[in-house]
Amino acid sequence: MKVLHNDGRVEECDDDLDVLRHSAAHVLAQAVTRLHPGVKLAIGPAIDDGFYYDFDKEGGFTPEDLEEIEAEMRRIVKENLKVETYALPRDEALEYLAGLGEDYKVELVEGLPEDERITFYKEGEFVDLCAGPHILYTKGIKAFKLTGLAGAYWRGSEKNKMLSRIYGTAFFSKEDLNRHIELIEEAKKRDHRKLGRELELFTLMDEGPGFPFFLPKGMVIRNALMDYWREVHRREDYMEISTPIILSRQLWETSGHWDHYKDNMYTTSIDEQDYCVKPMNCPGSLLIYKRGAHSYRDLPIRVGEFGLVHRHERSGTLHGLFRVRCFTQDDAHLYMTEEQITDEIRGVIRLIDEVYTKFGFKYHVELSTKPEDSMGSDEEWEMATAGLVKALEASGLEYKVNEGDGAFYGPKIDFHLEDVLGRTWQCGTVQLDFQMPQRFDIDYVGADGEKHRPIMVHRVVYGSIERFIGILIEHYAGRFPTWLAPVQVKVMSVSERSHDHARGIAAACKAAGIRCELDARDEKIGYKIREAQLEKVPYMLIIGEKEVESGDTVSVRSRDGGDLGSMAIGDLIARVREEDLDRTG
RNA sequence: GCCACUGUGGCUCAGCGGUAGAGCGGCGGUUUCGUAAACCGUAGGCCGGGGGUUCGAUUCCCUCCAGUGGCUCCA
Repeated sequence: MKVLHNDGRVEECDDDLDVLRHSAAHVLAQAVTRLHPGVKLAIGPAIDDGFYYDFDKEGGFTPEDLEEIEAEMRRIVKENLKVETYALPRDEALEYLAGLGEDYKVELVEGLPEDERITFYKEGEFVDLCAGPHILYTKGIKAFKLTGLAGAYWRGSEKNKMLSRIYGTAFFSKEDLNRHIELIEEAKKRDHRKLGRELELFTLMDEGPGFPFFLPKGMVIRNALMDYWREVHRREDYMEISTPIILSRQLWETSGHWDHYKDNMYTTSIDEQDYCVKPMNCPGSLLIYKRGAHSYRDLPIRVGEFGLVHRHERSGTLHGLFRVRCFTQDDAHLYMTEEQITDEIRGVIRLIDEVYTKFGFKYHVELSTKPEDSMGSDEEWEMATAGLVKALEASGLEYKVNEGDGAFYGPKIDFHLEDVLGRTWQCGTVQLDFQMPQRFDIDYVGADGEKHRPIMVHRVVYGSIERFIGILIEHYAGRFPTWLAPVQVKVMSVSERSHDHARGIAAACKAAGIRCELDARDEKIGYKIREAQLEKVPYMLIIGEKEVESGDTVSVRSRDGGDLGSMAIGDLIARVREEDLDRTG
């Protein structure tokens, strides 16, 4: 493809979707300007899977507007306008934009450094402040589609006016565009909210927005995850505790949550005293630490807890199991000496990696630093952040820095997993905290016989069991491996004559510890198979007259591999048990 | 919370000024069948809640609630 740089230079270069999409954004803005004179333009960049443009339009756009705009865009493409570029001196640029009433563009120019070249791109009657580069002719935008309408704050701040954002996407070919559309359709089928309902894993009700209900089948997955968790954490010398959900407001004042986290906390009163529903588990853990004296010989102490926390999240942010108002953290708090910091954090990073790898997840890591609303001195934050960086580097992990996104009591390493649409969600996190130990005045007795302040690490692996299950549903598209599958084996009889034998087989599976269901309805076997297949049961046992005669063989169909033929019931049981206990399938 | 859109039986959806319909599922029969849907019958809905306009509202308007896509915010 050829691109036009803002100095007028034309360059031949590899196909670049960002340039194409950015040009598509200009065409979008041009179409909007033609159809809706007086609309003010904000910004219109290319993004990961397309582009958008923000407009300030009284009353916003309607879906019908979108169709008209898309049609107008096609016209502009067809007109095959030549794209040109030029620069203007700062004051002329400002005067020009002010003359057009483009207030947002004026603000953008005012924000540019004094010595910056201020460049414009022009196609036909349309001119936009832009650094480029762009394609040379509008005809280059062959395959595009407007995909959505949304509100977006000017400059991303909710203090500013809300603008109307139009999303779209563009590709070099129709085929690529169609593939992209199909991919999104495919992704929708894996949506954990849809599968959660269809597979009867969990439900959300009007009576508790953001407070998920887990159904029996969802609980099986939850329990399997917790069993696995307990197994690896026992191995890593973690203890387990459980702390109350409601604790006095005073405690939250001590911890700093009342000052820094109040807006997210539910409160209640008991016997005229103020209480809070816990949004985090750390204060409870600290109270337990404080119960007794600790020696340096005991450190590090690793204390885990499946803690149900409640946080008030704004209504518009709720999203299936990914963003809820109550969730269970697979939390743990590690108390240690300064010298132990690196090793302890490395151990946690290793553990998180082990668990994510078990599920076949790709993840990326971010280091979140001191937020605006925080407690503790800059020096402490620097020390803590340096401690995390050291552990990250010792672990050889790539990470990006997420400025200002730390917890109010300390910096953190965040582990992000992707959902089916490529949106990423924070799951695991490791936080280094110098504050809580001071606030709760906890100590240990050192080798010198003196009291010392331990360092505290907060960490989660799954993050939130709810969110993790949501990610798992999408990751497996509901086809859970045997060890997580709510129903591992479904026994189905071919006809009336095999009902009784099927009952016996199901009982044998159940006795062997397999999660098994029996389908002995008077239905055709094809119908039962279809249903079991839709329920995504890993193993289906077909029991007909052949099996009745042989007595100890079953006809096995696997969810993913189809008809596996005949097998001794003992072998089938052994196979399923092995996949379950070893968590290999 | 903000912007836009949506809300009809368990699920997926049609109807859009004259007090509701389909398919699947459920239930009752018939069928007894070998690897993704047998047939017949039947029940089930204050059309998200409240208010208004109208002779009359599922349909139009307002408002609240919930959901969806974003923004902001976060496990």
